[in-house]
Amino acid sequence: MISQKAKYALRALAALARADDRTPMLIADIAEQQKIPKKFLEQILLDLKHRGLVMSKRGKDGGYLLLKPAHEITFGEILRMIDGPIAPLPCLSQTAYRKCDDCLSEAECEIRHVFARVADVTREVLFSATIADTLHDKSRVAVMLAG
Amino acid sequence: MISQKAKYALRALAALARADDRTPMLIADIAEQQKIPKKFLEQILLDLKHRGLVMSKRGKDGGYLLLKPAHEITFGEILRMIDGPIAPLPCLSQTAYRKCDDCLSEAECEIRHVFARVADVTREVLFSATIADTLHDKSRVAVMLAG
DNA sequence: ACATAGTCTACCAAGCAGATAGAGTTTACG
DNA sequence: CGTAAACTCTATCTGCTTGGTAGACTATGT
Repeated sequence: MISQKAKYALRALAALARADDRTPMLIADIAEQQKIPKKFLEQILLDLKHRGLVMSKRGKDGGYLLLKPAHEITFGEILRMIDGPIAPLPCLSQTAYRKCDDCLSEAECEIRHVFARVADVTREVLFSATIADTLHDKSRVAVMLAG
Repeated sequence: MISQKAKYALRALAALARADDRTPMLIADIAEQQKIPKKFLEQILLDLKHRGLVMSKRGKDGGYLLLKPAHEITFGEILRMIDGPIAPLPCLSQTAYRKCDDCLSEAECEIRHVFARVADVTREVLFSATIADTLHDKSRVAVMLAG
């Protein structure tokens, strides 16, 4: 299961992507639209800002804006930021590799091979899906109905 | 990341699968072989017993035995037992479905589609991998070298 | 100056992970 | 029998993470 926080982050980015990309969107508006506790969302957006995904403007007419186009923000990178490694074992993480304490040798590890495949397939999905994929729900439905 | 407990469970089952399937294997031996804290392993094996995966014998010459052939025990079922649902969102779980509290409607949920694909591909891997796949490490290496 | 809106740091309650402790029960065997 | 070997069960513990809340602070527009 992914954390609630990661879910909030993805949905907040989706909200920003759906909005006009010139006029900033208020934290309060995102929070209300997405049913996210406002104070919690503040922290999340601040974090995303520090990592360079969004920018903010203070004071009147302030708010948040996406800094990159939605199709360049992958689910994988957001999950990695918020929840940490994608891999199911520390010894399979690309970004935070760590030897398993109790594992004698990686070559002989009984379970490593299977989880390596899990890591591969989930990375494949998560890094090809972007925030842009969250848009156009209605048109997507229309396409499905048409198809 | 999967829990330490799930890792222990899988490795304990691997140890049992590798052993003679007539003479029971001691908790203490599994623990030592796999570097698992013995008292913790006791709980894990007891749990696996209650769920019908292994059987035990008490007293002298006691120990644990696999109750099903190794190729019929999937990684998926073990992970589900120990760590809970495979799906990354409660609303995508097959065995413990729960509506997301904060999600207005599943049809419109911005992130559900992507995670549904994640759930699909990981289930595919986890339910086709079995404890039998953990065996014959050496022969597997040999095959790889030969191939 | 004043309202608006983001920024930052601290704090907190509940739950979970990863064990450890120890008393109890069953079995084999002499 | 009695005793040692093993599994069984329940309780407990420590530290960390999750999912928030609180509140003071700072920048901005008019």
